[in-house]
Amino acid sequence: MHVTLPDGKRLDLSEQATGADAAAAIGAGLARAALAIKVDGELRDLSAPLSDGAEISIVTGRDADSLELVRHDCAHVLAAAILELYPGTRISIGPPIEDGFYYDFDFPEGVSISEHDFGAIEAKMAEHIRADEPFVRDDIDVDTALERFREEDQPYKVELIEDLMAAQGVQTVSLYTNGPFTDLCRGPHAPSTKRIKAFKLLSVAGAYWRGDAKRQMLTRIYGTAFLDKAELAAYLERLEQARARDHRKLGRELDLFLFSELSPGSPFWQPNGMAIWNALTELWRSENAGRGYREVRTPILYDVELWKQSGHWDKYRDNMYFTDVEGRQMGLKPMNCPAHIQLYKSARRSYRDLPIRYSEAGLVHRHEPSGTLHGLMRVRHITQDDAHIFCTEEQVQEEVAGCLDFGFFLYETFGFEPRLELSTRPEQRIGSDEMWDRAEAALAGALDAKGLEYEVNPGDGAFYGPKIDLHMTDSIGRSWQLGTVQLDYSMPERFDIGYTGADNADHRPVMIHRALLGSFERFIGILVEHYAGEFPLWLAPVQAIVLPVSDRFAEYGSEVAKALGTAGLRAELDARTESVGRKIRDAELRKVPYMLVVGEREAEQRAVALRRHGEGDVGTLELADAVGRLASEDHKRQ
RNA sequence: GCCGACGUAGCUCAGCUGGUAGAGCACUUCACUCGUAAUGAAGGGGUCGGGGGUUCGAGUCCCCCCGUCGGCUCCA
Repeated sequence: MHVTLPDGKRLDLSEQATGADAAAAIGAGLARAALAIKVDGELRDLSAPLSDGAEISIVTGRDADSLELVRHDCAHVLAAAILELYPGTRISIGPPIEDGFYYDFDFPEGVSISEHDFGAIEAKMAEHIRADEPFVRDDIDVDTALERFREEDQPYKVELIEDLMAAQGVQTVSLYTNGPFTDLCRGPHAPSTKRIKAFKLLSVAGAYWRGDAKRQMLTRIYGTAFLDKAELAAYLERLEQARARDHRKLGRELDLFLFSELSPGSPFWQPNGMAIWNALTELWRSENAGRGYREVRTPILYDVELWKQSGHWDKYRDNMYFTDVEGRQMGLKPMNCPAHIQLYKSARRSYRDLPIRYSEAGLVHRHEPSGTLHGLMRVRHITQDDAHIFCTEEQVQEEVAGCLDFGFFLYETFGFEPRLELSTRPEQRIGSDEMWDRAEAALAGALDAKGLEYEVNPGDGAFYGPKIDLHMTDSIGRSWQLGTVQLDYSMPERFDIGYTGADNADHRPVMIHRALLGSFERFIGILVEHYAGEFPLWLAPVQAIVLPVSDRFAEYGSEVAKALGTAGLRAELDARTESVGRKIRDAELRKVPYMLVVGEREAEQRAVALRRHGEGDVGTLELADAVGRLASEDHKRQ
């Protein structure tokens, strides 16, 4: 038979030839480096027999697929080690993932694993890797497989096979054996364990069987593997650097905010953090005004009747805070929309009034479960950059497009490239299919008109309408939702709001819920990590610091600081009795964008010696020029 | 909420098998008056997250609670 290689060349092989034979036929070096083979685009074991006429390519460490392969191998080696060290453990699944792999185990009663055990587990894994144990595939019929796993008391494997049979009518399954360990597995795998050149266990965590909170909690062990040691070292180094820009760490170091046990999930903003907050608010406020939004402010505490009418009581009660006020039950708002509806209702509205756009830096409270709190990224005290647009059905697409424009303007200011998701009608929803057709088409239309790429999440929309979400990733690769644009046909109905149309008849407006930054808390968290605390001038808590060379020049220094302040800059004077070296070091550590050193020469010439954070000495400028330069940079938000 | 780990001075951390707490930085005082990343010396500072228990004796062992961290579930 023959196969075709990636360069189009034809390779003749004997009947029954395998991937390994093909690799050997091409070259001995390739045969040694081969990990797997791609047959007509599908990844297979090297030991798999080839079919006549197939297009093949040999997968080596140079291919992108190879990492996934060895990580999957490594997951099997981990399971082998665990079963030896902790007999009686039940195994579930162990896939490769982005940057590594995991395996979920159900340990015997009384056994619990922690990172302290990793040393012993890794040592056992290393034994198996050193032993160069081949991965051997065995295709068997499901009954034999079921019998085997029942005998071995591996109920999770039994369940997996039963599901495969039920869902896909599977008759045979494949098993892979490496050393003493056999696992139900689709494959493929590298030829042997020795191909894992570098690996490390990273963390241990709980994970529900099949991601279902009602089912057994398993112990998940995360690890990673690479094809050489240097890559592993580089990866660990990246993790280390990511930790250094964690907003929780920088928040403490730069005195931006703090958290207290006295109010879990609620940040206390230090003056430095508040400066960032205010700079951001200024941008947000002026842009809102320029785009036809009118800012409002509404209460945070409401009679529960409001939440019953809005539907939050039914759907969201468990996540709300309630209190009694003189015998009346009141609830803190988890969303601003019912409040904005009260504003809308304050007058009879005409089609000529629409769209009405209300914006509010609205403070909402949500009782997020304790285990989900995460610095500024997941808080209970949330300040949304909220807005609600009341418009006619015909205006929807244009308004959504306006929101997206606004959003992208904001994100571009920071050099962000958010990931977009369009979530469509869920199973449980209100409104007619025609309404959903129009709503989804309006959102998709707005996205397409802008030529934006987005992912569709079928069934993930809110019960009252579809939505577009904007996601960003934090320093350790976790994805967070920031902005959202949601169409809502339900609230207007629940609150029975209307407008008089040109036909003098009553019509129902559509509501668009829109948050672009998402929340000030989360957005600032993302900003801190994005800039690693080295904020552009316009966001920096302290924009410039004046450093007199000695006490003798403190007076001129104070004059310089005052000039900066007058120009609208956040400036400080470091009047401590310290060496210049010390003052510079401290300012550098605080990541202050500009340092203005003043001594005898500067005082005489009414000048400053300018230094840029992270770059060093810029040179001497006349005071007025220096102030002008900084003010202009601040103004341009560079 | 669930699983696991962790919680010692403002911060980062040390404290072996139980014998009434220690370092660096920060802070205060004094001296130095300094030219682009740490001047030196002295000093103050801790209910060892909270509560209960075991023990002659608990930061250290056990139990409960709170918080934080890593995940999982959730995130209108």
